[in-house]
Parts: sequence; structure tokens; C-alpha cells
Amino acid sequence: MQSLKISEIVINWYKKNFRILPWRPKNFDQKIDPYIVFLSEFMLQQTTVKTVVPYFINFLKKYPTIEILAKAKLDDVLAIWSGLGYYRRANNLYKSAKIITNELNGVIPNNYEDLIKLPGIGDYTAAAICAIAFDKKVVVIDGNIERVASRLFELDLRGNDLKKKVRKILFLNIPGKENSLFTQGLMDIGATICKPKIINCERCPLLENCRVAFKNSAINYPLKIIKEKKIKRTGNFYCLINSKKEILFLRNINLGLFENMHVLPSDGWLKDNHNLDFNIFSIKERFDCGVIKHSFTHFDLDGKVILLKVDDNQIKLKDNCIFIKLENLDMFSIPTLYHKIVKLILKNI
DNA sequence: AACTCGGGGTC
DNA sequence: GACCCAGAGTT
Repeated sequence: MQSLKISEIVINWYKKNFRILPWRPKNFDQKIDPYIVFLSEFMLQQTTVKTVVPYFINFLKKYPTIEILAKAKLDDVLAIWSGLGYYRRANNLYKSAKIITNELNGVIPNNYEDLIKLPGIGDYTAAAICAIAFDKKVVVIDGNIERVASRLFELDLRGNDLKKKVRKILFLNIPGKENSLFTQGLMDIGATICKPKIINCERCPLLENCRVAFKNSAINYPLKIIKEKKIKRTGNFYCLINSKKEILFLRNINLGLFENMHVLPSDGWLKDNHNLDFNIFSIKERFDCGVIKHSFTHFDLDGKVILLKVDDNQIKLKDNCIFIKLENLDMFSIPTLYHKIVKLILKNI
């Protein structure tokens, strides 16, 4: 009797052991809504399933179709994304929804070439939507699949070289049908069995196919990429608050970090400061509230938090300035860093 | 090819 | 603390 192919093993395993996730259909016969896959893949870029789940549920409730999303306001989309991070994803998701609704008759493309043209959709996401939503025969490589493959075939490569080799090998092992299940199966094996630090070889369906199974060296795969040590940065954050307990935020027009989000005035830690002209305010009191620590991908931030109590007299604010009531903060697009700062401020009021 | 983009889970 | 996560866009 001929032994089972890798794809058959993975698909059979997946049908019995798949993770139940809010963006997955309840059974395999159910038709998949491409918008569900489209949305989940944006959220899942570089973000763990556990973190995404509550955001996905909220988002889908508010924007159940791509047309409703396309007709929403960007600020509202960013607000519901607040806390999830990598806010460029939300900006691009919104752009793509508009393009699909206004230029593509509201139909999400079912092929790699058209998908990858859309903003926020790169190689991985284009392939993932093709495979998962449309069951197309394309190779999908995410962090999970790259790790599983690097161990399965004991690949002594890293970075882009590893990805190329994985692509070549997976192309030879891709099934003729049910690639949607194969792709998600490899992901689930990576997420639940072949994990980065804890490897449960005894539960793995690919045990007999794996070159590093039960070996101490398994944990070394994929080979690590040496990373630079994180830099420290310091800055000052200013919280202007009036007697109505409204806090002054700026809508950040700078590209890059926190694009289009609401931020507090600050200086010292970015090239493009989130500047405010304090002269138009009459400041009654000033407190130093201590230091907030926040970790970014490439640096650790120590931010001095300064509370400034200001008069209520009507001032002509610039367009990008807005006083937000404390109880309304959740309605606005405010990154986690600034929620942490406000929390520190409240202890000092 | 190397940077820049968040924030939280996990160990 | 360090690593990792259903990566993409820019330089």
C-alpha cells in the first residue's frame, strides 16, 4: 500500500482537528464569503489569532459587507481598529474596500494578479485569499507554514532564501483539490502543534514525514535572523485638559506612524513632531505626571507625561485640533499609547 | 535588501 | 526580558 501524501495527511487531520474561528464556516460544505476572508486576512497580518478575534467580531458587526465598509467614514473605521496596531492596514483596508465597491462592481477579485494590485494586499494576503476563499491552487506562506516547512524538510536557510525554498517545495506538494483545507491545515499544525518554542511532535500528523521530529534541533528551525538591539527614545507628551474634562487631541496628518489617528501633542521622539502652538491657550496649572513606557517594533519609548490645565475661554482651534470628552475616547481613533497616557493623567487629577 | 510600521501573547 | 505573530509599503 502506498503511503499517504503530505497533502492528504494534512487535509485529513484538518477535517478532524481544525480550530473553530469566527471567520471560518461552521462546516466544510458551507459557502465562504470572500469578504470574511478578505477582512480577517487584513487583521491577521503580523497579529495573533487571539488578539484579532474580538476586533474581527466587532468590525464585522458594524461593517457586515464590503459596500457598507466602503461607505463608512475613515475616522470610524480607524476608531474600531484602535488598539489593534499597524494602522496602515486599516487605512489600506478602507482604500481597497472603496476600489472594490466603486470600480470592481463590489466583487472581490478571485485571482492573485488582481488581488495584489489592491492597497494593503501583498504576496501573502493575495495568495491566502485565493486559496482560502476561492480554493485556488496557489502556495501560501505565512509565519506558521514557514516554520512547519523549515522543520519538516530541515531547511538550513533563513530570510528570503528560506521563503523561496519553501515555496518550491510546497508547490511540489500542493494538492489538486481542497487547497483551502491544506493551507489552513498547515497553519493550524503550526499554531497548535509545531509551535515556536513548544513542539508537540507526539500529536503531529506529519511525524513520519518530518526530518527533525523529536530532535532537540527542531526548536532551532527556522534559523533565526539576527536582529539589532532596540533603541531607547525619550519624548514629552502634553495633555491639555479643560474644566469640562475634555482633552485636546491632534489628528495626525503625518505619513507613517499613527497615520490619520488622533494623538496627543508631543515632541522629542519623532522626526515629524505632533506639534501644538501652546501660546493660544492660557495655562492655569502644570503637573509632571511621571513617565510612560511603551514598546514599539524598533524602539522603546520613555515618555514624560505633562498635564496642562487650561482655561475654558473659547479659542479658535486649528482644523486638526479637537477637544474630546473623557467618556467619548472610545469613539475616536486613538492608539493604545495615548490611552495609557490618559490613564496616567487621570491618576493625577 | 533594509527600514518602518503596534501591540499583545507566550515563554 | 526576548521572541513571535495568517506581512506590506517605502526607500
